[in-house]
Amino acid sequence: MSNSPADSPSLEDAPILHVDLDAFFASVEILDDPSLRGRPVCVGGAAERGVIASASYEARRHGVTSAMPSVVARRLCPDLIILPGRFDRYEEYSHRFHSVVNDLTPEYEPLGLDEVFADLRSLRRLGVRPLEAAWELRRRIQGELVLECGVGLGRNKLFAKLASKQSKPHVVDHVLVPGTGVVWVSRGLEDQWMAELPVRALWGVGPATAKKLHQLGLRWVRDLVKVDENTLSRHLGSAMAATLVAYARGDDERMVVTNRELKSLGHDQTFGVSLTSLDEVLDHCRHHAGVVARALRAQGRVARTLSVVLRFDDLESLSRSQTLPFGVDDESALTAVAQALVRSVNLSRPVRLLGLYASSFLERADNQVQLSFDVAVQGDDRLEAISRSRDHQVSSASLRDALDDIRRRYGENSVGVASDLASQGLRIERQRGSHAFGPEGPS
DNA sequence: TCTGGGGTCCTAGGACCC
DNA sequence: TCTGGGGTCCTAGGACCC
Repeated sequence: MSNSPADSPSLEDAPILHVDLDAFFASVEILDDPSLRGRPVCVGGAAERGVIASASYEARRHGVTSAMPSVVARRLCPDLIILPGRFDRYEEYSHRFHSVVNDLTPEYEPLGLDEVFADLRSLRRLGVRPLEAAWELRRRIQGELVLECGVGLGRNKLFAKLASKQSKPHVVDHVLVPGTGVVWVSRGLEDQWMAELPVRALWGVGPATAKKLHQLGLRWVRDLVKVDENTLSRHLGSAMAATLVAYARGDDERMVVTNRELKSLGHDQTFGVSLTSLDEVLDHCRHHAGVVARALRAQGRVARTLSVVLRFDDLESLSRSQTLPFGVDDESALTAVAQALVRSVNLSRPVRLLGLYASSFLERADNQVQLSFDVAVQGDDRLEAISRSRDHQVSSASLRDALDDIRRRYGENSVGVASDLASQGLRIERQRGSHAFGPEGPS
């Protein structure tokens, strides 16, 4: 490992850069309220079921880490300040962060709000070397955002990410060890460095996979180099096995993808007190539907697939989903489908979490075509309907079909209910629109 | 110590079509 | 009449990332 100018890597040696902002949410809170500086600050849920999303280094000195239950964090650090989180504010900072990276190169890929991969090969004609770019980026983030960060350089995403982690400050025996800022793993040291990492350090190895690997006697990355991929495949599946063996050898073909398409969006909530009645759950469906519908419209998308997730007090989860023949983005349609899906579940246990997710997106414009087609095959009366109404009304007719489908799949339990809900949703629509039809249609 | 909320990807089985 | 195999879509669950 090196970051001395003497062996400054070329773009061929280190084409990929990874930047990671230090303790991002907590650092933004401290910037906005300097009286917090030097104190153990976290962002996360303060309530009984909360977890820590981001911890300042002062909090980390006490052993507090992100993803830790807040109850545990407070036990480790009784003076801990847990702030609720202001995600709009973090997004502002994130945009500024991205715009600084964009000044370096437009070939970058964000991961969450506080990390970015960049492909530096576009800098070739400018004669910029990777270490120069890394230090300059870091200097600008410190100067313009007043945030600290770690930068890693490598020949692929795998090494760049491992290197940036290495570059950051860390806590040893409650003492903060400063980071080096920028790290590059030189070619000659790659193998040795990888060999000494625990399997858990690899991208894609979480608690469950680490446990399986340990049971197979595989604790270190060097163990994975020697393993038979077919054997591994039987325990982890073929994709995971192939990926891990490649990573262990330092091979990572993942590209820096600049314009990733959003594939799903949703909203979930863990309740401070679990819900025990169906009515409560149905009420929250309406709320979730509003949140998701607004997010869809903000994205200019409509979703064909809606999924409901329930988690019970025993932490068991269950999901139900339905794909419609057309896309939806309005609260009433989302509510009707979400409620029908919830009704299809046997709610014998208290509900700890409710989630609603939308996927299988269509562009709004494509959806119009789909709806017209839908109408065209249904007969003349429907055709007349569309000539007099907005496309929403068309989807209402098809929505009833979709709710009927849920009823068919899950039994009579959701029968009458589903259509009631559909009409409820449509009635709301009728108040809003000037010439939308009622649930019975234009007959 | 007992687990949030935003997402991504993979697997496996069933239905359906050719 | 009973059958194969490939491709695609849908559903449900699991694991992972930040």
